[in-house]
Amino acid sequence: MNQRTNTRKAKANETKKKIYLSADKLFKKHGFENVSVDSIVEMAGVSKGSFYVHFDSKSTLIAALIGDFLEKVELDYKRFITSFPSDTTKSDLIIALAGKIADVIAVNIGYDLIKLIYEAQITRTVEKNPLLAYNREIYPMFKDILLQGIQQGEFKKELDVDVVTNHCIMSIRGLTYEWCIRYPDFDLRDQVEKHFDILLNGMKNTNC
Amino acid sequence: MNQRTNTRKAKANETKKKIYLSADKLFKKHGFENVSVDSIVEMAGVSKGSFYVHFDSKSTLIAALIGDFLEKVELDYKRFITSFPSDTTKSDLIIALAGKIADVIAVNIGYDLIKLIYEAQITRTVEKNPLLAYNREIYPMFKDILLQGIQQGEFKKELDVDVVTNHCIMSIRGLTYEWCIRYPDFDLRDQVEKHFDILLNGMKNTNC
DNA sequence: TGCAGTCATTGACTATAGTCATTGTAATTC
DNA sequence: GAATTACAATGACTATAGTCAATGACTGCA
Repeated sequence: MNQRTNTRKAKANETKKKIYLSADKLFKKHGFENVSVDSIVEMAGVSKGSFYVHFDSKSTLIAALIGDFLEKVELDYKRFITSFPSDTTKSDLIIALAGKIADVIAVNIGYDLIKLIYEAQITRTVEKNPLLAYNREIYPMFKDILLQGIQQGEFKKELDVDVVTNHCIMSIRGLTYEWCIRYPDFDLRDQVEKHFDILLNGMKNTNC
Repeated sequence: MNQRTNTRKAKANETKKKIYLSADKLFKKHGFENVSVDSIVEMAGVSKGSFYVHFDSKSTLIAALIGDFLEKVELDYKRFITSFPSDTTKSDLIIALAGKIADVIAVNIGYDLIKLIYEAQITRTVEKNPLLAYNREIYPMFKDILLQGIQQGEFKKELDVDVVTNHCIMSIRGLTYEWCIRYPDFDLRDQVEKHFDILLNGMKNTNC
């Protein structure tokens, strides 16, 4: 428990960091697809076995890198929402938030990274999923607006707020998947806004 | 152009068929994940190079197999729809169709296959995508019902039928992706029905 | 201080997808 | 029918992710 006790763990941590930083450098230089584990460990000056002590797989390392990246990119959605006039309808807020998220995905994060995340997510090579962590942050944003909208009578009072919040998030995720498989022939922001328009207003005629 | 002209192509075709059938047998026996290209060509009695003459990649072969499988599994959705009483609302028909599709996906096709398709789709290892072919068939089903609903005044007349049809399909695809990454903690049919309820009725209060 | 146990590290090894120069034979041209 | 061309087939080869038994340095205890 003294300094000596830490020596080994500190060295191990250093090894992990060396791998992480080398990978970061190489990925930035050549893209995720074009970097092998061998090249990473060579640059880090460690053995291949060491790599697999610190990371379960190449994907896990990539996921860690992406997770850290997302944290930096992540916008302050809360501030974005409160910047709207207080008389803005909750519907407009929902649309604005959804559109903003679509924008961050398509512009700030970008296609290559998002595709990689969605790929990793479905191939289940990752446990600590950076995407779910990312989405966890936007969940309360939607829930908050929806809850207020229900309480103020703008939205139907019989709605289960957790259910609709979930469906909002799933819509964005689903459309982002669609964007990944249709890129570049798919305007994510436009489609998200159209989808939320339907979710908000429905398709049925409302001639009471 | 005579018989002789066909000899080579016929033999080539036979080779392709041998590979295809061996793969089919092996995949059925061991699952898609646990069959190597080497084992396929060994069983087929051809060389590995030959495999890559006939199939661009392992995924392409799997996609071909899945495509053929889907064709067999594919339900007669048209018959399913016409089996409903003529006074059924179009909303109910939409919900029924969406639920039925979810059922076919979850029960008849099954998780392993669907996950494989969604994986292949996003990793872009496949061009002739079996999923899109599959979805192409359900597109006109939705469009037809939606069009009738609009004309009969059940749905809003300002709706662009192609746009909403697309969003219906994308919803199902998006929720299926969600199912893949959450399996088994996700009831696809239930979630699809809930989602379509929102799409049909909206979230806004309709006190005119 | 020396011994025993833990654990990070190693790199040769396996498994497997995909490539490519070479070969032989069917098809076409003259 | 001989010469040329096209193309299916071959299998050794490369690239690369992931494994594992062996090693040895560090820790904590007697």
